[in-house]
Amino acid sequence: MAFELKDELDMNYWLMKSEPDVFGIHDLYQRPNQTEPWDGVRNYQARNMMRDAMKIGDQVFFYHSNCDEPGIVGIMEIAKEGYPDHTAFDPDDHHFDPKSNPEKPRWMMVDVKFVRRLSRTISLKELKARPELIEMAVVRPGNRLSVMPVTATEWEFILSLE
DNA sequence: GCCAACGTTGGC
DNA sequence: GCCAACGTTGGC
Repeated sequence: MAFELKDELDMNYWLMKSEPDVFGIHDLYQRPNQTEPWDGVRNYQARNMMRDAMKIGDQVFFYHSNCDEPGIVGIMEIAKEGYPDHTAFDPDDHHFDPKSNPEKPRWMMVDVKFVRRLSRTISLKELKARPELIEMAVVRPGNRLSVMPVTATEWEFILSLE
């Protein structure tokens, strides 16, 4: 029986952090086609998720870090699956990595597309206060991973707070 | 393969 | 700006 159905059971959910002073949700909103390569990730766990697990259409929370009110500010989706992060090849780029080259790229990125802003910022403080989210990586002290999975249950719960 | 030194993240 | 957490590097 050969038919495939992509439904919510196949949907993966993620959270990705960015500093709004560097690249915030407003910047994504203003990009051509509201789409942008998520470059500069230099962490193996995060890279592996982008390379192996993120699929077109996966939904992603946009999280603002290192700012006045850290938290989730919007939703984006995966628009292009993992491919080499060319900023690692450019000696003039802030994210240059001499150990990566086009023949053997070490770092990968995905393209993300703006979906919508949340009606309000759901702050880290609020996420931490919710027992339903106690398992969530982003609320654990010292977690510095910039790309992390979110379960379907966590996703729905967080949106219910909006 | 251990582990100390170092660098980065990111909340506060 | 401080500093805790923690990933990476490199000497041995």
